[in-house]
Amino acid sequence: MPYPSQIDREQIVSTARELLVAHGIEAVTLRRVAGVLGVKAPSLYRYIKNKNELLVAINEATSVALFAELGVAAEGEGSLVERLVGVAEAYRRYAHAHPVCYALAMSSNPELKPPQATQVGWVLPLQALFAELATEAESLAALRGAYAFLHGWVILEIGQQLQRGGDLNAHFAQSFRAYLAGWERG
Amino acid sequence: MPYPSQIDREQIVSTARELLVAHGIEAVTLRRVAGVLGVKAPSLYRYIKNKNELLVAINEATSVALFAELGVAAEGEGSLVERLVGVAEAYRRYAHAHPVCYALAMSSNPELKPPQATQVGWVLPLQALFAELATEAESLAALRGAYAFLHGWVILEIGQQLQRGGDLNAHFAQSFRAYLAGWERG
DNA sequence: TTATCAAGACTAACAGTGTTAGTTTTAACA
DNA sequence: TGTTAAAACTAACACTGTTAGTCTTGATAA
Repeated sequence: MPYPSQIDREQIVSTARELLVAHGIEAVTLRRVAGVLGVKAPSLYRYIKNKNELLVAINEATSVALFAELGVAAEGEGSLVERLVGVAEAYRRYAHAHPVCYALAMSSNPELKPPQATQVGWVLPLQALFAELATEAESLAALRGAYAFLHGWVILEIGQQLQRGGDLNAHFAQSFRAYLAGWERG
Repeated sequence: MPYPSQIDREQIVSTARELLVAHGIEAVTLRRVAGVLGVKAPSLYRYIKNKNELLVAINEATSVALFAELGVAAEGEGSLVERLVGVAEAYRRYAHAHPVCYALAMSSNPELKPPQATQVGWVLPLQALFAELATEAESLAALRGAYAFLHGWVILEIGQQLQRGGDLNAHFAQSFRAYLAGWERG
């Protein structure tokens, strides 16, 4: 190697994520990422194809971390309903802890989506819980509804759109339990 | 008026919305909006403060139209549950009909949020339906859960994140009815 | 009919973005 | 010590939102 590199892909991704977390998505520019690493923007192109690929890498890490926490919660103690509530609380806790990363990872821009394979290891175990709650045939519907509820809730919270007072923690738990109870009867 | 204007604010907003609908958010640039109107970009600044204000105007129209449709659905025929299901279907129908506008209006960027006053006229009647379903004390929690579910569901659909097959229409209806049933018991 | 005048358009420019082409620096190896 | 290729660089392009300053226009007053 006639010229040892000063940076690597890992550093680029983690620097970009730090800028994202600290100053928001609009602060993530290639010139700034390069500047933090003591380098000029065009040098980054030896390690990334373009900016989108960099953001996808961040989103992949976010997705992996989120699903890992859900997995831990899914294997917890207690009744079926309590474990599902635990998963929901883990989901919300993660989104609250990493709001900017979560919002970026779940952004509706399809170019920023990490490959679906990231999640697929965890959805089946989660779906199995819903199969137990309702029926095998209903499990995908029940999982999708729960996903929609959880994503919708935390994205509204992050976007400050649940501002009419009341105990958000309690409302979240009550609503999610109502959803589970509704499937239980099926 | 010593120089009759060639454009007005209304034209700017609707041209921007047409570009948004036809070619996505990245196609909405001030130079392009101006070009369609036969004018140069700086001329727009006589009618709008900046680009954000233009996007907010689009989002306000989106929000008004969405809530208007919800209002119509809320006053429909049938039992309480059927009317709530009707509201949910109207919500999803609107989002499907205007996916790009919906996604922009609900974007988590707080600078693009229209003033909350836009919605406030309709949330109370909707909350009243949930008060009837559950209890007065639970109505805000139940409304918030429904809002989270609906927003989460349609935003996942728009983002193509519900791709594992099955009948999405049926899953949506089943999940939302489960949620309502869960509150009914309370 | 002509001069005035301000509204409403324009041009030119700035600082910033992602990105590419082409050039130079670097340090391990023959 | 000279060669060589990896890894940095500079310069530039086309684009963005936005501002300052200038010119064009046409209804009105004389």
